[in-house]
Amino acid sequence: MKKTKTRILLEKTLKEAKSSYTAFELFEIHRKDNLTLSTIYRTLQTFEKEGLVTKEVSTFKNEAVYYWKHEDHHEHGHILECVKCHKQIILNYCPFESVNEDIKEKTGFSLEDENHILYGVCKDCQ
Amino acid sequence: MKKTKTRILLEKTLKEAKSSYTAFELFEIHRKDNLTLSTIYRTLQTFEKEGLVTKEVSTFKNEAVYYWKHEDHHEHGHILECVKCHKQIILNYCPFESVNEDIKEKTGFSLEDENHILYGVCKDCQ
DNA sequence: GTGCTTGCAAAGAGTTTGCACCGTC
DNA sequence: GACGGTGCAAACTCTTTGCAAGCAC
Repeated sequence: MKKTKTRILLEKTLKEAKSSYTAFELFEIHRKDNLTLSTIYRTLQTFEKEGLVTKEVSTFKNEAVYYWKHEDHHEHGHILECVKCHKQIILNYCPFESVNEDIKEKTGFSLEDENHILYGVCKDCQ
Repeated sequence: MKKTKTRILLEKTLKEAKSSYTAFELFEIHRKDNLTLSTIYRTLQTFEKEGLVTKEVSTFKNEAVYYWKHEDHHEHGHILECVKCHKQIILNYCPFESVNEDIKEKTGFSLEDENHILYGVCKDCQ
């Protein structure tokens, strides 16, 4: 994979992110760098294919959000989204192990380790 | 809420569904009944506001799916979606109780009982 | 009859694509 | 220099909206 300006910038932003971003948010963050929205989408797709980022679609925002997969601490990262303020936070561990076994036993369905947005109410909105 | 043709038909279809439907799928199912897509969207919104249906957005299909909330058996229904064949099945119970407590303790975030699509691989695709 | 519901067409948001040009390796 | 990445504009998909006509209560 070639090291281009767009890829270097987006990789840095996503790696340092505490939360997930939409394509448009990345566009705004990098407005000064003159990135194009379509290139951002294409870069995110490339990252996704390479297994570097995870894409999820929020039910409430109705658009895709992207976040970097850090090999070290949250390899099974999940997103928590507050249904009131729509703030998203990345969960650093996988709480699903027990759920996974339970579902597998009852339905034959085995859960993936990613691609789950969990909706709820954050501590600031309660 | 007035009993109109669209509402009666969609309620019946959703109540009898074994899986969730997109607005367009409902449109096709009722092609013979001459329902309009925009009316279907409006009806689904109304049902959602009344707490009768749940709307979720699939990360893979990138569109909204809707399913009826049955008070009796699956009041905390969730959807399982196969990442290979994209078939969706409705889970009749909530596997999240333990996860919920765990997350609340660690992040202060309390999960909702609905609006979760869980992605994995169904037994036919394994 | 009143007010909510519908149908149609148009607009809107998010995302993808075609093509010529440009940069990386 | 070759090949893949980019910019721009246009197209595409899903969803929402405005407005006039229709239907339930």
